[in-house]
Amino acid sequence: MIRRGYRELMATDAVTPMGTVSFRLGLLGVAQDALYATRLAGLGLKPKHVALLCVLRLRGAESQMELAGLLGVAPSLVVLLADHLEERGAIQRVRDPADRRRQSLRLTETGLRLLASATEVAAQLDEELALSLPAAEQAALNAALDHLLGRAPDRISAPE
Amino acid sequence: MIRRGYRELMATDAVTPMGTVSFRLGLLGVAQDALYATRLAGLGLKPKHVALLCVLRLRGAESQMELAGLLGVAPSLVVLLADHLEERGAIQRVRDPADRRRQSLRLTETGLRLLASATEVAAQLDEELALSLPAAEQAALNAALDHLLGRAPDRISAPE
DNA sequence: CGCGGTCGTGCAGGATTTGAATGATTCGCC
DNA sequence: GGCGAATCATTCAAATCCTGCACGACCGCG
Repeated sequence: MIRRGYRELMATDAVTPMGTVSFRLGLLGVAQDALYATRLAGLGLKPKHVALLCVLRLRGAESQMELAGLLGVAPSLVVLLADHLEERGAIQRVRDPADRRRQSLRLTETGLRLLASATEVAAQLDEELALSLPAAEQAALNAALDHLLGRAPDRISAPE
Repeated sequence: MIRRGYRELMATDAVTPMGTVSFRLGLLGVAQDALYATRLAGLGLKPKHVALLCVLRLRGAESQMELAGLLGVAPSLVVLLADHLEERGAIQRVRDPADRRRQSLRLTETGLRLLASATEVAAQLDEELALSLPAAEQAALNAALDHLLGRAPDRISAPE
């Protein structure tokens, strides 16, 4: 091994996180989230609101606490998200009769329609994505995302 | 087509953005970014700092303005990022003699080492990712990310 | 030389999220 | 059956992050 000077370091293959999956996944994902947020503006929602609706639709939740765990956010944020969704008539807060500390969040028909609209927006993004991505790779990406998200509708947040 | 009541809607296949690539990509990416941020804490860096270093290493930039464009952030944020990196000795600000309004950001050897450490951290995340992802799918994910990021080291930010 | 435009910078403000404090309620345990 | 500890939802203040705007320095053209 020879001591390398700055010039020689520059000449070697670049050592950057751009070579890693995780870094680029983060880069792309953050951008995608931001893009989705702007497209969602017309519905008066943010991606987090949609995520909450998803959990409600796909598995339900006993309490806001559980919801917070599933979404990977603080319980106090769930309060804010639920406030907004309730104002829009997308959900209803119902005191759990069995445990009156808990609020059961119930998806309304309005909420179901809102979720369908949000899905529409995401589907539109998928189409745009498909323009720069061969079908085979899109399918592969799909499968990889399935694996990483655990394929259980439970986990919306990050694994680990 | 029959008018469906709430009950029947519940019984049909769920219509949610969880079926789309873009939504899950955003979900996962945001989580990955957050995870990388915490792992990066020891180095005193955030993912944005690393992204800036990446651009500098991979293609360089004539000005902070250009950097802002490549990173997809406001020029005033580049100032903050560069401030922090300069304090850590990772970069040097050099007035461009040809145009004294511009600052040339030069990567120092310290910056190179820091970037290598950040790469190390990302590589570690990749390994953890590989645990829940078959090798074939990881490769496919890699290829898809390449496509979506344009494979040019230019664009760090989101396409479009 | 002077004028419009560009660059970097400082700063105040908006948005987002968290953690601690509070009050209501429930549960374990005696 | 009752009391203390734990749990839930909520509020609030604070931290963080990022943007837009204003300002001063500087460029180039007429």
